[in-house]
Amino acid sequence: MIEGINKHFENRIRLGIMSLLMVNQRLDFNRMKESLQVTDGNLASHLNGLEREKYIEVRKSFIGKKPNTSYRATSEGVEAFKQHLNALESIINIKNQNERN
Amino acid sequence: MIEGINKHFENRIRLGIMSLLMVNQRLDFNRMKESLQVTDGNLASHLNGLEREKYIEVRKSFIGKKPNTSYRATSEGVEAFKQHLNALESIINIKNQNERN
DNA sequence: GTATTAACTTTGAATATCAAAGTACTTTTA
DNA sequence: TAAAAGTACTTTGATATTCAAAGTTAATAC
Repeated sequence: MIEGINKHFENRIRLGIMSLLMVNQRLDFNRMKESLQVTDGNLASHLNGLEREKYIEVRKSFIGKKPNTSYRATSEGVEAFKQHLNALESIINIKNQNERN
Repeated sequence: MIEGINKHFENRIRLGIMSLLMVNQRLDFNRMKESLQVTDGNLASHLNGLEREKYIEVRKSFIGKKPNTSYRATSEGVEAFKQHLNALESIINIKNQNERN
């Protein structure tokens, strides 16, 4: 019933990060911070957690003269996240099935 | 993006409890324990948490001579959970949209 | 040379999570 | 009738998670 749930994606901010990285193949720190409405410290630590699991990768570069740190999901991360979403999807389907009665 | 997520449902065991109570309008302690594969202490504490939020209700009775404690989702709980699932659903949709490209 | 931007790290407190053990009460079994 | 088992917890304690706030480093803009 709940075996497919990946504990690294349970947290809403992590869920948000991964979702953003499904839609944008690459996204930078500040855009994420805006989208998710979190403090930079909090965001950084969740990004760290996902990097530790090799679900995301970091790239540091410059845009013009400004430093820019951007992130993308690894293929491992994409797979793991899809599995997680499938698990959630099947939970939702249980609900919808019930609704038809 | 992640505003609809209800923190009381983030945990996988809580997610499981609520899902079970969407499908079964009433379910007892031991069946839940089996379905979710958790220790009784752990289950009891999550049930407590959901009860504290008034998302579920408890009924104590006897089946034959055995004590039986069963649970059902309150309408408040059903509503809150549906909202949560909608939030998850929209995250999943983002992914699926992306998949078409 | 002060302020600002970017992207953190560190700190520390609060909360969450979980297994294991303990409890209370009853019933079943030998 | 004594021991074992079932039901449904509560308590304990250790560990993990989460978060905001403050501090840091290094560059750039004013």
